[in-house]
Amino acid sequence: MAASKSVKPTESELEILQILWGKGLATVREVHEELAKTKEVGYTTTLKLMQIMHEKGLVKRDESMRTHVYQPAVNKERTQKHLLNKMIDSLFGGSSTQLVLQALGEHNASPEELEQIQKLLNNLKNQ
Amino acid sequence: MAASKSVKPTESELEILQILWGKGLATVREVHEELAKTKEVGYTTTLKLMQIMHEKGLVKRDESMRTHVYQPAVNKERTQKHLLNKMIDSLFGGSSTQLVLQALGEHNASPEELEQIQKLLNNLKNQ
DNA sequence: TTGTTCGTACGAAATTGGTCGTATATTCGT
DNA sequence: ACGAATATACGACCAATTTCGTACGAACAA
Repeated sequence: MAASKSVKPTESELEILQILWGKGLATVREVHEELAKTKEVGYTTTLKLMQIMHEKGLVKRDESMRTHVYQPAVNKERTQKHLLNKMIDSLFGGSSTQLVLQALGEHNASPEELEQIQKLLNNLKNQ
Repeated sequence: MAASKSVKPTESELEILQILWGKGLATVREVHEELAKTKEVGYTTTLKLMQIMHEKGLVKRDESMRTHVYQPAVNKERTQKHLLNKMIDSLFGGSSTQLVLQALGEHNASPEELEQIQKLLNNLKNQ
């Protein structure tokens, strides 16, 4: 319930959600193993984080087995959209265009990606 | 010094920077007045925040008068870029294209803005 | 000149996010 | 059956952020 509304995962929670969005289902150990690849962190830290995320409604879990199985409870696109909008408001004065220009100018996208953007752009123009 | 390197303003600091970027120069009171329009906050809170930002090198100030005059010490575009990159990494798996698609799909840009993006896109294609 | 207003400085509480140690239960190999 | 490995729960702690009260000096108005 409350969850999908004002979702504001923290930095660490986002890392975990990323993994969960990728795997669909995962145990704490699996998530932890994944996290540990890029980060120095204790197992119980990961566990605690995921327990908190569960309280917050960011993830669901199946407790029927000794080893609980977790899955994301918030939609990836919705969460991205939400945080993106926050950033547009707080950092780009509400102008998504400004953000797009910055993003495109900086990172270099492949020709295929540019084509993808072009398509969307065409749609928007003819609408 | 250290400032312009790894700038990571907090949420509140960003709000203040926004105002400062807009005004160029401002006293604590001016900033506070502006903040108070959208937020319930005490004057000394704003003051303290700006003092801390000064320590961190996020803002400069002219102390020659009793009422200090502040100005941003970090570049707006650089800061935007920095935070944007962080978001791209943590939320869009490093793909700026994904972010662009989300941003464009959501907010509706004006024809002029779309044209602006188109121009940039053309540049990128021919490069 | 004297009290009210306005400014800075500073310390300290409250919050939040992240970290882990430790307790305790379950499972598994031998 | 028993010790090692593995799981969850939970409390404590630390650091960073945010909040504000209080002190105190300067400016100003009557």
